[in-house]
Amino acid sequence: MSVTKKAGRPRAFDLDKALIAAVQVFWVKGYEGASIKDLTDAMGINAPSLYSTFGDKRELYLQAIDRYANIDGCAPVVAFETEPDITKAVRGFLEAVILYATAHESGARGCFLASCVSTSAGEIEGVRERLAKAIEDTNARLAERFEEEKRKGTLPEDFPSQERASLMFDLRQGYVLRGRAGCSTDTLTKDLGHRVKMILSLPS
Amino acid sequence: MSVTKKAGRPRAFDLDKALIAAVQVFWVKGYEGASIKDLTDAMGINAPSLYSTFGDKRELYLQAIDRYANIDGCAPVVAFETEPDITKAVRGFLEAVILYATAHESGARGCFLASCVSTSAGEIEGVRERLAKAIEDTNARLAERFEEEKRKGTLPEDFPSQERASLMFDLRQGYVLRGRAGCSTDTLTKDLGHRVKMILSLPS
DNA sequence: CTGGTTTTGTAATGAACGCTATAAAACTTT
DNA sequence: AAAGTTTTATAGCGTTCATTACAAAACCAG
Repeated sequence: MSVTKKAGRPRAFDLDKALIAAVQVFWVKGYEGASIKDLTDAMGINAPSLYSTFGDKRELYLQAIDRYANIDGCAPVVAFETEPDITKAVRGFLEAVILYATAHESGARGCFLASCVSTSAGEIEGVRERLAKAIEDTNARLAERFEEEKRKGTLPEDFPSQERASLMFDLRQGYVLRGRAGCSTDTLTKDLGHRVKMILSLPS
Repeated sequence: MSVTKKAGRPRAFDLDKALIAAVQVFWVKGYEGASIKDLTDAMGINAPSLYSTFGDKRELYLQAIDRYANIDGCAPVVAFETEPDITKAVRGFLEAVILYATAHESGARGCFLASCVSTSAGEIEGVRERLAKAIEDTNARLAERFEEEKRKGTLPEDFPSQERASLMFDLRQGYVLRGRAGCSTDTLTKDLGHRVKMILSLPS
C-alpha cells in the first residue's frame, strides 16, 4: 500500500527546534513546574499546535526525553569518545561534566536526565523505562571506548571496562548535584587529577 | 523581658510527625507535584492549620528540608559512623545507599535531597543554600570518620580524607539515579567490592 | 462560670491549570 | 481559480490550584 500524500497547510514551525525548546523548559522548571503556557511561549507555537503535534503534555515530555537522550547523547560522552588519548579522554569527560554542572545556560544545569527526568520517573508513566535505557546506553558507550583501548593494547586485558564505565557515570551524578547546589567550577575541579587516575588505575 | 504565656486552644496534632509526613509527600511527588490537599491529607490536618503553623507551601518545604537534613541525617551516613571497622563501615555505607535507592517505601526512593530537592534548587528561593549546607555537612561527617581512623592509626597519615569523602558522596548520587531508573539491588551491588577497595586504597 | 485567645472545620475565593471547540488562514491538488 | 485539507489563532471550557474569611469549638486565666 502506498502512502498517499495529502495536501493542507504546512507546519509553520521547526519541529525539532520546538522540541529542543521544550527540553530546555522542562529542564529548568521540571515536569509539573512547566506549564503549557511556558512551553508554547518557548516553543513559539500555540496550544492547539502543541496538542495536534505532540498529543498532550506527557507525550511531549517523553518525546523531549527521547530527543535529549538519542540525538544529543550528552556532550561529556561525546568528549570521551572523540579524544584519542585515553587519559585525556577521561579527563575531558569529567571536565565537560563539571562545565555542564556549573555553567547555567538559562538555568539548565547539569543533566536533563539526572536533575529533572529522574524526579518524575516514579510518577509519570513511560519515564522510568526511558531513563533506564538512557543510562544503559551511556554505560555501554563508555565501556565500549575502554574495550577499544584494550584491543589497541593501551589498556591491559583485565581492565574492568564495565566497572569503570559505571564508576564514571556515577561520579557524574555527584558533580551534577553539587553543581545544582551552587558549587563553583574550581571546587568541583579540585579532585579531578585523582579521579582520572582512579578511573584508569589497574585492578588490584 | 519575660515571655508571657498566652491561653488558647492547644494544637491537636504532632508537629514533627506532620513535618515528616510532608517530607514523604514532597519526596514522592516533588515540590510542584505535591498539592496542598496531598499534604494536608498526609499530615492529617486542615489547610488553615497548615498555613497558620508553617506559613505557606514554600516555607513548609524549607522546613521539611531542614527536618530531613538536620535530624535524620540520612541513614547511610549513620551506618558509616557507627560501624567500628572502617572497611565494613564503607561497605555498610554503600549497602545502605543501595537499599534506600531500591527499596521503595511508598515510592520515596533514594534520597530526598538528591532526587527531589535538587530539582527545585534553581527555582525556589532558599533551597539552594540549604542543599549546599547539607552536602557540606555530609562530606564533613564522612571525612571526619576517616580522620578519626588516621588518629587511631588504621589509615595512613597521607590518606586523603576529603577526597574520599566526596568520592563516597558522589558515588551515592549515581546509585540514587540508577535506583530511580529501576535498577535492581543485585545490579547495584555488583561493583560493591571493587568500590570499597577503591575508596580505601592508598594514594599513589 | 465568664471572657479572652487560639485552633479548628467548612466553604469559597480569584487565579492558573491542562486542554479543546470553532473558524479563519494557508497551502496542495484538480 | 475552486475545492479540499490541514494548521493556525482566538477564546473559552471545566477543573484544580494555593490561599483565606468566617464561625464554631476548645482550651486557659480570672
